[in-house]
Amino acid sequence: MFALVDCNNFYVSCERVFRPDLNGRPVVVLSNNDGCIIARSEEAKQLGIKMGEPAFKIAAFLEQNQVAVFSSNYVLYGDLSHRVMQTLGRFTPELEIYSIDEAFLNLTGLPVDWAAYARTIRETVGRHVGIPVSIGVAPTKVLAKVANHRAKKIPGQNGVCVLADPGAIEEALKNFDVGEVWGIGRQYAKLLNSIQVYTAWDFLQLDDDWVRKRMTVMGLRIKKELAGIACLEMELIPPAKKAICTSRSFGEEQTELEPINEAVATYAARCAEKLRWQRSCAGMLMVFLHTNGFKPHEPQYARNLVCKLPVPTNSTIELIRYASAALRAIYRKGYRYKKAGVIVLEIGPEERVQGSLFDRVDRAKHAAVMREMDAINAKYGRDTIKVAAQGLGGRWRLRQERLSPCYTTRWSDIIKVVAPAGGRSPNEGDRTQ
DNA sequence: TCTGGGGTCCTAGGACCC
DNA sequence: TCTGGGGTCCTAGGACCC
Repeated sequence: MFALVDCNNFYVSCERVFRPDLNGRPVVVLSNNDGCIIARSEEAKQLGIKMGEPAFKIAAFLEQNQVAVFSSNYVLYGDLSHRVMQTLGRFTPELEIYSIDEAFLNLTGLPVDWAAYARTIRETVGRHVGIPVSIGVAPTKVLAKVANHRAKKIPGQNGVCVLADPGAIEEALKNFDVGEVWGIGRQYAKLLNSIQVYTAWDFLQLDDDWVRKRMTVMGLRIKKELAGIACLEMELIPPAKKAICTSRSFGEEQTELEPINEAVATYAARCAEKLRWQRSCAGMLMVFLHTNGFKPHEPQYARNLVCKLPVPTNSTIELIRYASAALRAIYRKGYRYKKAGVIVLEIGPEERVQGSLFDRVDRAKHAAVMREMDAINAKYGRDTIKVAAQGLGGRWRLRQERLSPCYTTRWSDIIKVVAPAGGRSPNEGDRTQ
């Protein structure tokens, strides 16, 4: 049996942990650069605010309805996610962290009442971290996703739904839109609707060969999973990434090479850090740069350049050098640039790097410097020490006008508990924030 | 004025090898 | 009449996930 635990409206719930005054109010969180709506509270959904809606288009509406609006605070979300996962780990020997707000738990062999167990998990996460979660339990991962969906959508479930016996599964699938099934996206939903397949149950009645032919083996796997045959296993150790990308839109459009070079150097530095976290080196690097596609009346330009590195590396210094050279090769004066990014590819384990007879880089020295840089930055905060090319802060940086404090990760942002005038200690009275 | 940022897997087709 | 049989690697494109 698999349980899928999913945090409700995760980013919004994170913003509410230290702001209980936001409970019951519409709240939204914006994407990077305060661009689009990427998380909504139930109240915001009730108001009809859509996922992915550009914030500037509905700014007046948000104001009129007194919606609380936040910039993305990934430091906060990452830390709270970590705490949720730690708590979940106590309830299973096998935990798969699927995304920042979702995890699968293998409940096989736990001799318990699934629903009661799920309720306990839910209460514990709520008490320890303050994040509300929904839990679906079923014999396969895809069915656990279905159960989770029902736990959220159907009133009276109390955030928990167990699909164990065939009757309950059939009833659930007959009432489940095929397009909502995990792994069936917009295109496949359109294809399926065109042959009168509307529910997950309809999909289950299709011929295996047809599914295999039109939806590849992935489609067939989903079908088997819906039929209760587990094809997807727990992934306990996250596989090393095959490509790592760091890209951002600029806070303001950029025309000059130098600020863009600072941005690209910073993205290369992030890629290098990510490579070192997973103990990998990259053999190839790509830089891309483009203008704002939402302004078709302005001159458009988009280019990328891939360069093969002589020896695979994860050194910030080396990656910045190549990224910067690639940028200089593709940059043209006379355009207003909106976004740039660095992607590293051909990733392999750092202990198995193929050297070169003609390599002039002192790799041991680079590794030693990176080790010290990482240690210092881990202790004192990101970019406490960095490469000069990254610059000292420019207008290309993200726009984040409504950023909440880093309540759990920065000393200066920790909430202060002030005893009320009567001198009572907070423990004695109401919940004091 | 203003529109996110990451990833994965599969298939078909072409070029090449013996 | 009739034209083999087995591979690999690479790329582009399309689908999906959060």
